[in-house]
Amino acid sequence: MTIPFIPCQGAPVTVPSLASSLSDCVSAAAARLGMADLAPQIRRSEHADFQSDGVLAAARARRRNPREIAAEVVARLSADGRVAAAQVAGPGFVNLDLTDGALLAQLTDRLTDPRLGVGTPEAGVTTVVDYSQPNIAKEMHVGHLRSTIIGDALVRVLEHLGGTVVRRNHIGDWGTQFGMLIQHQVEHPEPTAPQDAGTMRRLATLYRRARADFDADPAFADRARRRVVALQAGDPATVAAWRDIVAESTRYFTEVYDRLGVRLTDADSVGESAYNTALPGLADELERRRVAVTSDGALCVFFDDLRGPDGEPTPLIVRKSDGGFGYAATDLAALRQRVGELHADRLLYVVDARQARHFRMVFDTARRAGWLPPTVPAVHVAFGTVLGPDGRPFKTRAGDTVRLVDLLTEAVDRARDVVAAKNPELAGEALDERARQVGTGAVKYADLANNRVRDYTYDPQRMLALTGNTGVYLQYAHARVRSILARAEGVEATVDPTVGLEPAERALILDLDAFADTLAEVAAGYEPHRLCGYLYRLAQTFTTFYERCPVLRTTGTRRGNRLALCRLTGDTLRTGLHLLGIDAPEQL
RNA sequence: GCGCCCGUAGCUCAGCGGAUAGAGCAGGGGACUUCUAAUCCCAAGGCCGCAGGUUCGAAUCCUGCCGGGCGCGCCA
Repeated sequence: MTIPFIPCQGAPVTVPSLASSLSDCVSAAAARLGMADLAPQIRRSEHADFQSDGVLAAARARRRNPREIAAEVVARLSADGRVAAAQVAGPGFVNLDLTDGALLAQLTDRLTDPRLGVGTPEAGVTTVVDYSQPNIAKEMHVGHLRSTIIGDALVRVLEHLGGTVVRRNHIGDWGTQFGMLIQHQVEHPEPTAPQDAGTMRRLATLYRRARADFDADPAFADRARRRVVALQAGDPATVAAWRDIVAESTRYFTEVYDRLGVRLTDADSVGESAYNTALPGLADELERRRVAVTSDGALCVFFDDLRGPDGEPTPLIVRKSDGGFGYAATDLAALRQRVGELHADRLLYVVDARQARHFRMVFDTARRAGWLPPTVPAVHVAFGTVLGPDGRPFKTRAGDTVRLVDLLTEAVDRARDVVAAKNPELAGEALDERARQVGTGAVKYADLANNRVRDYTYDPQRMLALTGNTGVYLQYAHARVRSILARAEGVEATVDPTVGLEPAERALILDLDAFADTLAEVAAGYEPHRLCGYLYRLAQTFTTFYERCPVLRTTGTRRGNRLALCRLTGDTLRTGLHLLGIDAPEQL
């Protein structure tokens, strides 16, 4: 068989993993024993290729000796030729070894499928993912970085699994702060800083000065409040000024997304202001359905188990006592629209963990109002705070939040130094591009690699050390594979299923085979760090293979098999990195 | 006060019902005429916060403590 040239016919092929095939085998054997309820629980093992742990639980339910049952299961495993050995071990594990031929066949199957055998379990499912959520006229900071990167990775994985994904960037483009911004701009028309697209300097300066005047000058604060009224009333000049500010910010956000390699565009931005006209009706409906009640002049939704320090119930405030609407109202309006008009089957909100209570209240309210059917899950995909090296929330020395662009610039600059040192012939634009790929990859990987709900310690030293468990390690492993494949040009990567495998080759195939299952886990728990862990393990397994199994210096069918291994490793690493939003250059 | 999250190697973190708890970094010892050494190999490093409970089996599930973070009416 010749590997990369077999055309794909019809629907994408799904290659069941060896683990799931074994699970079916054990289930079938158990069924023959009249134990259809036995859950095989196949997992990798140090003592064999795989182990099945399900017999122990089944034995408990029957009050029988687990080793006896395990022996019966082993005796009834159908001999499909793929299982080389099945043995009872320990208290009642079933150890399973596969033949080299079975592993090589699996390698072939994944390699001949352009999707590497990954199925499309998300087909027909529409997910709305809400992420990034920057605020107009404000800098993006590290908190936005987390939301943006995690959200982008989840979007990519869900789409890769065949799902329909609607990205929603719920931008903060409405609120009382626009009164002071516009009013300040009107009173000080001279530009405070150049309005170049690459920076937020003008708006940031405007924001700072407007805020200072607002706090220090009651007369200005009063004019700013009147400006808010004018904005809400639709005064043309004020609305035009607002639009300009929004547009200036949006250009900046788009530039940041481009630098990050995040696929968020203008079309994905639906700001809070988009729901303005829906809010009064929404409030009325909540009131009519008796979901919300008036308390101290505000329209509130209460919850039995949510109380404040004084023991009084804590409300979700849908409409403030002054008649205005806050973000609870816009979140509800957005949710209703996503289910009702976008027909979402699932809602994800990639937002800071501190908002947990807010989302509980919003989801609960929406359920009560009938806007969120029981069949549609709404999930707060929470993430922890970004901490500095001191264990406190990450701030600059001056105590300001760290600008996202500064962080990226630092990462890319340091990556450029390292790339240039290792690869002196690289220069100019090529070097800049490589530095961007490595630097942003390092930032993203460092963020995605740990469990998202934990607070996350941002440590540029570690992240940009470019060694160890980092994005660069994965990029490097990928580049080494590509290097071999490039040198092997003209040599066919053919799989000969009759050639015996060395331990490092077996380990590599077993790891490669777990890719699709890993993606399913990522999607099931919205946990990109599982993909990072998988890819890192794969890269380590590959480097062990790389050290022990010469590819190009081997000849004959063994070389073909190893080239096939390299190809599938390279494709898996590249695909996995892409799903994390990280580039996989051919060379470093 | 109540609620949510987190306590695993010196540091940063995986593992979340299965056999002897794993990585990376730091520190110790080795390996470059080599398909990219941005790498690999070896050794060392643990009352998995504490105490009970459930289970054939607990870092993992339950309860209670201790320690840390966050949240709790008109900001988002």
